[in-house]
Amino acid sequence: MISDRQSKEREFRKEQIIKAALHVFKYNGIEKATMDEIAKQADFGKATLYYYFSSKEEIFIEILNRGWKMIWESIEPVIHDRDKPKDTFIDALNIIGSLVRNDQSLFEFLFTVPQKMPITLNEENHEWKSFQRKMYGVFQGLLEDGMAKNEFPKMRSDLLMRAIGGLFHGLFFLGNEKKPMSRQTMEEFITTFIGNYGTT
Amino acid sequence: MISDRQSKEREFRKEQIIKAALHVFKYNGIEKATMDEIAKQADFGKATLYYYFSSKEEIFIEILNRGWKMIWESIEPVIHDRDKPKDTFIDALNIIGSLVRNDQSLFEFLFTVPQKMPITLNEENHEWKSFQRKMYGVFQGLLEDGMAKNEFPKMRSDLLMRAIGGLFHGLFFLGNEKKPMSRQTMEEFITTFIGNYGTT
DNA sequence: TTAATTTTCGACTATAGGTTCGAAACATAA
DNA sequence: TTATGTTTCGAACCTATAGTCGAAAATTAA
Repeated sequence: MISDRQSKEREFRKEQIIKAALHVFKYNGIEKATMDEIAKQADFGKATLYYYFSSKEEIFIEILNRGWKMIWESIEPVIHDRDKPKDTFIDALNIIGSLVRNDQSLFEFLFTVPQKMPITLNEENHEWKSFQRKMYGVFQGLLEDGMAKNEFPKMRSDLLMRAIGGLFHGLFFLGNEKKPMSRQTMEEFITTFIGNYGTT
Repeated sequence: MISDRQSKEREFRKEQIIKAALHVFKYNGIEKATMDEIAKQADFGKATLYYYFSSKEEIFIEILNRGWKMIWESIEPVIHDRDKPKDTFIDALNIIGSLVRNDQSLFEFLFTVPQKMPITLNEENHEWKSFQRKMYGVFQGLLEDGMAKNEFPKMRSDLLMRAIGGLFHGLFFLGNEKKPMSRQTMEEFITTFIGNYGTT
């Protein structure tokens, strides 16, 4: 029988393990993110990790699922407003920006790990993949609407997307900057970049 | 005693091994790029690879060194013209573009592998790193000159660089496109993107 | 043809790191 | 306090893969 408290504690311990994994990832890099290291950091025996997760991969997938779900749920409420694509676009980016600000290492994980990983992680039909796809779809749609309304320069939206991706990544992860990216600064960059067409 | 022909053959075999490594990397992905696979592809015994290279890492470093050297030597002749930063910038990008067109898998390797690799590859003081640094330095310098002359929108050049990097990468590597990126198309994208300020 | 040199590779070693086992420690309930 | 269930972990196990060794094959030089 699993009492209510027990299952909460269980959840809590899973949480701890995930945090430890992110910590190790952040300070040692992905290739040194071994089960031994994670166990040490979480202050559990390595075998115990397998009591909570069936494999190393499952830990990573859990992180990705939770993370992308969070991203999606955060932007979902604002993206339906299609009247002013540019504003909507910037709003959504800002939301993500503040999430990133809030937990940089999590998002570095979300955005970079899948690339560095064996294909198994990417293999379609993972929950997180579908959130990621939805998000990119929305952004691309917004860009296209924006171009139609002359709010953005006209070009292939997938490429514009890529460019903005590069910019965004640079903005948040590449700074030797001490202070975190402010909302205003981000808006300025994106706007400069995207052109200042329609809206004032 | 090593005759002239012998040392040429030696060089040739090293070449074959490098080609095999790139082939394996291209079709199996970096994580499956094992010495066994490379050996099979090169049609040598694994042990023989170690007759020509002292380690797996050395093979990769050799590829990076040669590749980045080639990039640098290709753009070096045009970058000294600082009168029209924008034209120079586009010229240089075009040169790299045609190199990429010429050997896509090599450049995918050059541009993506270092990220996916344990730090040892990146560790400063590798020849290729210095070429890479020089190249980025030149590009950033051109962007700054260009901004000063109002040929580009004014923004942090490192970020603009990042954005252009994202665009470039998308242009050449992300296409589900069948036909390779043409010089003209590339110029259009970059120009649209970078703004059409000074020059007509 | 023979000796010296260079090249090749099969079979091995070494090790890192993911995963499993079985038993102990701990908690909970009767 | 005992019985039952839950959590923990030390000590293996297992596999993949980088790297080595020594001897055979091939080539070159005499």
